[in-house]
Amino acid sequence: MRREPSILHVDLDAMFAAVEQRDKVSLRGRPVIVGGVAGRGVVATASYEARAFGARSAMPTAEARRRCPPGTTFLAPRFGAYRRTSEVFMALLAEVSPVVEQVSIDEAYLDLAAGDHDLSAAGVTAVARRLKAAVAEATGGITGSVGAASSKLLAKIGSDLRKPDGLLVVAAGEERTVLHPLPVSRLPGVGPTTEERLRRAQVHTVGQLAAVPLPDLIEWFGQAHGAGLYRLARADDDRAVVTEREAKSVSAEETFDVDVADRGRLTRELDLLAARVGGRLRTAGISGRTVTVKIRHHDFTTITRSLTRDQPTDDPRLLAELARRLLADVDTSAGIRLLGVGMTTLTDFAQDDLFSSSSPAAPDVDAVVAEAAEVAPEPVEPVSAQWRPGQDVRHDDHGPGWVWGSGLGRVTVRFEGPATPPGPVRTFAVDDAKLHPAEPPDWTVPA
DNA sequence: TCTGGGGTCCTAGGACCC
DNA sequence: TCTGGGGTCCTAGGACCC
Repeated sequence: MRREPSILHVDLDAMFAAVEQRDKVSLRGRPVIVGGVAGRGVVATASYEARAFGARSAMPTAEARRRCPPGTTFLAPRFGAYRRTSEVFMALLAEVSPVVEQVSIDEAYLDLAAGDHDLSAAGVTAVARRLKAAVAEATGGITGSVGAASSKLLAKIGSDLRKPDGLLVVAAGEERTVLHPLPVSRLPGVGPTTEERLRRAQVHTVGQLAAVPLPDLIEWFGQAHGAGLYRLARADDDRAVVTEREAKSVSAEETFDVDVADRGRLTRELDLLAARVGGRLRTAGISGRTVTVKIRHHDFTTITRSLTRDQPTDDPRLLAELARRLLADVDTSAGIRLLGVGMTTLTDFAQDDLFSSSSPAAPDVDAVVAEAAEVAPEPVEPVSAQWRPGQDVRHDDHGPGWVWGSGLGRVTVRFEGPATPPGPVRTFAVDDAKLHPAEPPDWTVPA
């Protein structure tokens, strides 16, 4: 924790609704809901006028319609407009400090210690006031709330406590005075589940949380979350303001208006989702190794199925093929409400390079596949095959597949057959671009 | 008309390796 | 042929955030 309140948290107030009210005079001063307006939509942002009637973010739009009076305006989001406003906002922040951490489209941390600023409480207050005025001016009247403190935790809580259009500077040394009276739900990381578990232990405020022994918290919440709560309750937070973070996953999903059971339709949706993910991977210049399919059933139970390749890809067609295979193992006959495709284990080089001319000569993959199918004790159909050069293949290699010989690389073949459970991977070692069969394959897949 | 879409981080078990 | 511990990777699920 620092000795000065040099971390700022800035958050635009009900940004989506505020942009709509800015752009349409007739909406000003009136309840506005922005979010999904179709059957299964939820509220993204409720204007403060709508919040007065109980509308909240993440609430089903249907529920918000019930709560809000006639005359409430329900709008689908205009992300382009929000993005433009966000860019103006972020540009202003960059003028205040070179170290800006954008958290979302409407929220950021600033490290004032990285700029040339008076870091006294009075000095930081002056900076924050000027910033708020500049934001309102540059965005056409969108207001923001600012918290300043010696840590991210208190800066964030400070802006929360004073919104909308507020400012709170927490002087160094005052952190726990501000923090301890608050309900535990104000802490980042305390959602409904954690709040309920704490309530059962008669822990309601952050001050009460600070009195719980560390071993208890770890027992209740696990090592990471438990230790995290222990520290946050003490205002012990030294997280740095970081400007860049690498993406860890890219995904796309869709909730259908009505549950979908039709396999043809699902396959087409899957292809579209894969195309979106692949397109975004390519735009970002990254590839991934792990493909995940997400399915939400009619009762909201959600499952994922994933597979990890040895080589990364950003190819939408391959992505779609792998996703189809994963979906094939899921029973969707009762209809599903959501379908999603994701890519993780991301790397920032293109997979094509791995197969370039510097690699050993590729074997005749078709011949390898044919030979493997030949020795199978039952009719099988190769689904895919991949040549992977430079793999260190050894005789004692074992695992879900098997390997023959040793050599320059492997050909991995995926088969499907009547007696073979779908998807087993068979690996063939290749020496001098030739298959080296050593012993008959065992087609039994371990239970 | 119950519950979006994009993410992050964590846990736990099993396989595998040394 | 009996026993083992640590580390990594993979898979699946869950809590949480904006």
